[in-house]
Amino acid sequence: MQKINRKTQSESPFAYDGLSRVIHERARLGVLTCLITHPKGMSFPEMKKLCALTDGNLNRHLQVLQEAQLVSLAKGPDRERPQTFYRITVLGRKRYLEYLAVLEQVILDGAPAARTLQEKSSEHNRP
Amino acid sequence: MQKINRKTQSESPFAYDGLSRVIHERARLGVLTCLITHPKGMSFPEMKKLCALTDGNLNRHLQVLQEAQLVSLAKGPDRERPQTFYRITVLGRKRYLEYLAVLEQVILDGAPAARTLQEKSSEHNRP
DNA sequence: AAGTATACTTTGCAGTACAAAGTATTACGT
DNA sequence: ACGTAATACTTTGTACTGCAAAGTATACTT
Repeated sequence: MQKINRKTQSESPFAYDGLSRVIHERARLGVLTCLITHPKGMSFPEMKKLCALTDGNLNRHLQVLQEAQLVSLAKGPDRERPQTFYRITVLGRKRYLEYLAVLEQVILDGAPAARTLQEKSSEHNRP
Repeated sequence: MQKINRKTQSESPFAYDGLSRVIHERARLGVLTCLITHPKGMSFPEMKKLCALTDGNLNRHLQVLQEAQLVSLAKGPDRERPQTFYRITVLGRKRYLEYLAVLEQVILDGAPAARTLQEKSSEHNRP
């Protein structure tokens, strides 16, 4: 009853359960990456354009991200427009970083093998 | 009527629509990465363990990957066991590489900003 | 002041991941 | 040799979730 916990990493190196579903979803990954690169926040229509999402779609994903505390909305007609500004939270940045670390691991695992185009090894059984 | 096509990259840098849904799904990403690193193929139970998936779950994802021509099954009780061997196809490797390229782009986009922990910039409107 | 545009929200559907239960084939014990 | 157990998949049902069409509300124009 010792090593049940972290068997994921040791016994299942391809489980990648660090790929949080909330973040991993394609649209939300785009949204978060967008927000990470714009730490001052971003308006709804702007994100909609940069992420190529429909209104409802973007709204839904922002909801999910808010519920997960990864994004906060700063309702503020600060200067001119009554637009809502969305920003990534501190927690959001933390989670995003953790997620990226796993992504990098995927690439580390996959890229070397993928680039080696040895298509001919047919039916070897494992050593 | 010229630039409708590739507006994704130019106007929507965070769309990442190169993240093929077939591959992007967490479990399948694990499966494919697993198969990429084992070009000689792999048995069902072995993958099940390495990817930490249940029977039905793994089966379902392998189905999807087969239908997308990314994985082929080499039914072969070659030596000892009547196990099925699964292998990534040439197309699979190609698609996987394309996918990885987009993943790398995500990291290139996100990582620099994510690592810069400047949490204090509050309410700047964009310049 | 009425109409139009913009900025979101809500709703309904369709697709999909997931695991529990089912089936078939093989190994094992007596 | 025959029954039992185990292994290797498959099928099925459910619950979730992404998605966009339609809806609502606020501001801006004329």
